[in-house]
Amino acid sequence: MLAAAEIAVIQDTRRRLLFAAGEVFAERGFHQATVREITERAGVNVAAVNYHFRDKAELYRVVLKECHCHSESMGGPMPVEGDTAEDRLRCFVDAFLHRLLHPDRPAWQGLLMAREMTQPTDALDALVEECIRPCSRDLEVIIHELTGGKLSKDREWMLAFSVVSQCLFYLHDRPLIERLYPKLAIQPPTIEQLVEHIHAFSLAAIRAAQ
Amino acid sequence: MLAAAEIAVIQDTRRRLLFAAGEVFAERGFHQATVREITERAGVNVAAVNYHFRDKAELYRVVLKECHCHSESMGGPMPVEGDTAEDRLRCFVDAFLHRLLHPDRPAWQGLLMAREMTQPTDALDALVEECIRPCSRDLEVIIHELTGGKLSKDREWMLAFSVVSQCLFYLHDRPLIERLYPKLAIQPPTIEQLVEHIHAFSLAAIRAAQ
DNA sequence: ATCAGTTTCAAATGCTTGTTTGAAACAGAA
DNA sequence: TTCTGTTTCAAACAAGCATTTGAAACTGAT
Repeated sequence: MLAAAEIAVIQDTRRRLLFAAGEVFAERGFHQATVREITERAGVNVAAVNYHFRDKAELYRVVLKECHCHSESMGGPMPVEGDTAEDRLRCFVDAFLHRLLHPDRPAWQGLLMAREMTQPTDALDALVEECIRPCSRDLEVIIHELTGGKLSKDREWMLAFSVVSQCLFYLHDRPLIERLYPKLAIQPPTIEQLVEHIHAFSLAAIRAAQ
Repeated sequence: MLAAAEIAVIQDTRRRLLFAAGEVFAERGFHQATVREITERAGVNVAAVNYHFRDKAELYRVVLKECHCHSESMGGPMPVEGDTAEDRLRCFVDAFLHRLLHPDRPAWQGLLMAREMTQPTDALDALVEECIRPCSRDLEVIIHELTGGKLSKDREWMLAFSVVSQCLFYLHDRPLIERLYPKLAIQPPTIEQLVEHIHAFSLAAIRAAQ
């Protein structure tokens, strides 16, 4: 029987590998990342990758899964049954942006997601089905209510895309933002400010939709 | 003295290299792209890359430059001096979306841009200053007029971001869209439909901004 | 026909990569 | 201690890569 502390020691190199791998995969992407850089940064031997995980690909899969599980635990206030559609829209934007940009979330997790978006791997399919589609359904319901169900499905999708795209912009296009307005690189708007803006912007637009 | 046709023949392998390189770089990214695949697809010898260009990196630089120049020549109707701010906003969205999604534009050009967004190279800085910032200024002026100049610069930026982000979404997050709504992968909305939607959505939101 | 310059090519070179290996270090049990 | 299973490690391996090379093919001019 092993004490928790001893298990932690035993699995120390495994944990260090996972953390280092997250950083390096995010910085360089899967193919440009080398197991040598990962193991050096983790302070372990190269062979540790093949011992604790089967190979580089398996290491990546585990990193991505950890990333996803970790992001589940954060987010803004959950919507309540009795809330109005307006409030639930705000909750949605709030939760989504917190998921994407929360400072407690290691920066490399957002980068990994962005990479999956331009160079999709098999992991993206799983991510969409398990995590993104449920979120998407929530938003569809909200928009359906806000528009009184008078619009076609296609138009509802486009409204949903307009909401989501504003959030994703601050995750995916940060390099663009920082080059256009260097000031924002130093003093970025708070997540609360972004939520407030995107909620107001989208609500006005959805209300006007017909 | 050489006839134009003869020059074309002489530089044939160079042109074929550039075209094949554009495709392969976009499909695989710079590092995953191999000189061998590029030269095979172009039907020329491996050494041609080092003869016509110094190396793989120089080939990439030239491809990116060609891509940028080519995209300048297309776009929707230019705004006219006397147009209202509303019309100029539509022109902006139209021109921007055409630039990003025009079917005549080889698909790999959009992909290359998306790649620059998640893995910026030096080329991105040049691109922002030469092409994106001027466009951005146009939009700022339009928004300034639409809001009567009553908002802070920061709020004007956020409104501009909300407009631009909706356009970029269809360029950057296509893998997401196609997985969420497979129907849209087969029968995507026309650019005109997107312009109509984004213009209406944004205009209503900007008008409501205060 | 000969020549000089340009362009192509097959083969080889040297480097980096992911992965394997076999020995060594370590831990707990008998 | 001795034994057994686990974990680490330095070194080596095999494959893939960009790049080089030197000869061959081709071009237009002399």
